[in-house]
Amino acid sequence: MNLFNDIRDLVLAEIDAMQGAGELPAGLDTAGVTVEPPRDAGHGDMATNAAMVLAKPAGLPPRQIAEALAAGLAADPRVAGVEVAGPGFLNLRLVPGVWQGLVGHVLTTGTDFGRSTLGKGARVNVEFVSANPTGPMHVGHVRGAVVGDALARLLAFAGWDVTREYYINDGGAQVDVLARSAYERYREAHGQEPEIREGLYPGDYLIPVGEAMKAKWGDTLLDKGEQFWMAEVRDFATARMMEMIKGDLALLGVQKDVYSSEKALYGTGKIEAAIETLRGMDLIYEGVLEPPKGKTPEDWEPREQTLFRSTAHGDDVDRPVKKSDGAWTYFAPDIAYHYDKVQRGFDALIDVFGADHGGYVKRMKAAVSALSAGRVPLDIKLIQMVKLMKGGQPFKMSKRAGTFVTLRDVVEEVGADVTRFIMLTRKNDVTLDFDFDKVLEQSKDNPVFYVQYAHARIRSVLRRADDMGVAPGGDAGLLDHPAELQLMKKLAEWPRLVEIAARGNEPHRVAFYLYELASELHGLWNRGNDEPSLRFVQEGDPATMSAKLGLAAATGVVIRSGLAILGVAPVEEMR
RNA sequence: GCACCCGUAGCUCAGCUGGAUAGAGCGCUGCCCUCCGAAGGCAGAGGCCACACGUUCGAAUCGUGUCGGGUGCACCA
Repeated sequence: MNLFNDIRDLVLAEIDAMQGAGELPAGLDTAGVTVEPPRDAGHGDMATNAAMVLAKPAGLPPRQIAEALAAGLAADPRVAGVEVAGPGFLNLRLVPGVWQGLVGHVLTTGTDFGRSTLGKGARVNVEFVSANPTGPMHVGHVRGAVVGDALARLLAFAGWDVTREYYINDGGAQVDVLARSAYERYREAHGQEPEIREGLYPGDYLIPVGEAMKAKWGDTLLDKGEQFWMAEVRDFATARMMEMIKGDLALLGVQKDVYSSEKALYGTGKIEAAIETLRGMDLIYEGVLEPPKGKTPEDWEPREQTLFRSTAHGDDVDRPVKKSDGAWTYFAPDIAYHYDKVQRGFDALIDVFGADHGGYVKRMKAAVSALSAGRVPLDIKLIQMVKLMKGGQPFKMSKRAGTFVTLRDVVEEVGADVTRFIMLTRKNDVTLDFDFDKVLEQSKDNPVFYVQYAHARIRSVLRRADDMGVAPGGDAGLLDHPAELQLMKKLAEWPRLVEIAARGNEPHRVAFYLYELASELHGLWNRGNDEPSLRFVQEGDPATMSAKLGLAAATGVVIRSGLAILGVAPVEEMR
């Protein structure tokens, strides 16, 4: 139930009627007609631009159309008043019953209020995190994990069929390095001195892997050449790292539906098949790239390589899919992987990447565009850096200084709920300050606290009402104070907000909405100080009190619904 | 040199498919607890939406260019 869509339907019906009556020409495009909350509350409850959008194609002055529309709209029982303003806006005021009716609707629908069919069940694949399986997740991964997960929850709520996917980068040289590092820990487990040479992974987290290797292989791998154990140890260590990563993600409350392995693409002909498909489109050729302008690498020399003609799909230069020695570049399995996703029948793909991968966006989109014949859109969300702070001062994380911050460190320090909420208080393409002190601060400066506090207040008053034997859900028609109606109007925006956020793949909007909603609740709450009639608890008037509790409960429902999308648990009381 | 992202109040940031007098928090000033949690609320001051041109009834929003800041730029993932 989206009231804004309902009223838009009303406006469109009125336009139809005017066309039928010959007051407007037939065949007008009404796609641009919007109904939205006006920026200024003094302009009423909803505003539509219909008259201005139609003016030009209809060949009529906007105010004339507006006047005619206004007359028709005013006849609807939901409409309390219509006025033409400015260049041709129509400002609508709705009867209180519309808003009051919403309260009961929220209470009966529960946290499904706001659920949308916008996605029409289309299948969307959200790939996120996809860190190398060479160690625990660190803070740099947290934001991508949270944004990807919240985005998946948002799209599911808005009617998409969502698959959350993790692409395991286990096909490159870094997993060989992992195997060598683990092997040294294996030697260490046998009492030998490990040689953690430059370039190996020094982390302690590999010590238990070495122990496990000892338990599995005994001493049979000792003093053997790399070629003897590499393949097995690599698989073993990679599997252990993935277990660790899954554990880390679980700490954050992130679940994946599908894990896809890069390594599994090799030797199965999948890469070859994807490249051959492109070759069939004349998008693969042998050629020599120009050196990059401005900053030519010192060891640059012209080489003939196998190239993907990504420029045919919007990229700036063509991209190599094979190295000069004939091996695939990392891009080739990436193409095959995305081809695989297309073939699995997804209607849309979303990749959540770190901002340092900005250079791959165009080539990846080019590949998907080519391989799906333009059918499957690929949206790539680039996640900007998180700046770690403590008491207002930035601090650097560094492996050498021992201030290497892992995902686990962060979650254990501030909790998964706080971490998740804070990570969603910025657009994905803006850097985010994460201050370990501020995120735990209990003040309105801290959005997590502020929203949770609003929820706790609601629960608190409902508990108290329960003790008094009054249940929420009475006749909302008893609530006609402007301050109460204002809160209802905010609740009415929730379904609309969900659709806007889902359309743009922008989960952060949910966090901002919740802050605004909490602000309305706190505002109404405090007005009870000056005006006792606005308090939720009304001694001796159970009917009114029940109605007020209904409004409070409905607000709580929407807060919980929003928090669920963010993956944050609501609190029942502050402590 | 090229590509992508960012530039909005002193600070940190929202701002939808172009819409009316551009919003919030912090900080600053002044108010509000015999009253459901003041861990909160109300009010005030604070703006050339980086700059220029263009598109149009209308631009913070779209386009082009300039200036700042960040990131990435064959045979690493």
